[in-house]
Amino acid sequence: METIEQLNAELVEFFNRFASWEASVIQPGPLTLAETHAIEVLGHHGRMNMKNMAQKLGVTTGTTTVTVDRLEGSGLARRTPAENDRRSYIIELTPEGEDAFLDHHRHHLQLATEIASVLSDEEVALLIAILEKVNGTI
Amino acid sequence: METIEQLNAELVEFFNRFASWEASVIQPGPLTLAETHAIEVLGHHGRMNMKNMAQKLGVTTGTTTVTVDRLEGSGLARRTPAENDRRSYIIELTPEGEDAFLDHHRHHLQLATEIASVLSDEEVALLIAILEKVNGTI
DNA sequence: AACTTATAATTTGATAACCAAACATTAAGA
DNA sequence: TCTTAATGTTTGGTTATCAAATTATAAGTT
Repeated sequence: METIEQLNAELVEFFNRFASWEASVIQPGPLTLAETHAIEVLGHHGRMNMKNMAQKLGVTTGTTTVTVDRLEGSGLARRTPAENDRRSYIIELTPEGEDAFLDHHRHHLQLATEIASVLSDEEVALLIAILEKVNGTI
Repeated sequence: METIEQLNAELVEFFNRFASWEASVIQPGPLTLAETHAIEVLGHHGRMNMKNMAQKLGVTTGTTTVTVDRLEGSGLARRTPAENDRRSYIIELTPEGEDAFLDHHRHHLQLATEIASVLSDEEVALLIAILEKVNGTI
């Protein structure tokens, strides 16, 4: 039972630290957190329609509409009509949006590198394996 | 380098899953995410002034003022004047606030239990040790 | 003591982020 | 054809947030 408490404490702390790391990375740039998340989703998974995007972002389609409006307004993403379904749009990053994604991704890799640097190679491998399992269940 | 990419991918996925887990836990209840975070901070670290609370929450004191106003309004927290500094207030949970904290904490322990259940005892111990190290650096 | 600077918290004014529900359009099924 | 379902947008409202201004008190300096 004490172990569970400890595990929870470390998980929560990690989550909070990760969140404020991301906030601090985003701060100096022109993008908001929601815009950055949207770019991350598009950069990671590629072009998709609004519904899938909303699901990946964990928000409603209404919210996603607004976010994509902003990205389109600043030239980072574009809507194109879906071929097979005339109700639907495919959202994708523009070249500028790809640049923004890669830029943010570099920060992520930097963080991952920093984390890996305090662990042994075995620990890194174990952490990846454990997270894989954990991500499969929660 | 591929390892770093993998580590990053798993970390980001874990973060996102954890975030939507928390959102889904909070959804049915009367508390917002910001209120819940404030209750978590007070429940975990005990009574503290506005400035420290703001720091722990990673927001400005102005934002914290609003959050504490809400909690006070719903009877979950209270301000008492600090003894040594008349500019300052000490914020603490009321008994009802403690109940709310314990209720949320139970959900957290449930999640931690679920996570531990797909890992061996050694893996759990390793995960805790690794997270400790990681939390010390980021 | 008087003055200045720093600090704790609040308030103000603004924007961003979000949801639920209503709406318009198109797709799919009966 | 008619009905139901699905996709995305819009509307109306709340919450979360910040930066900057404000108030009150504390601490440091002359």
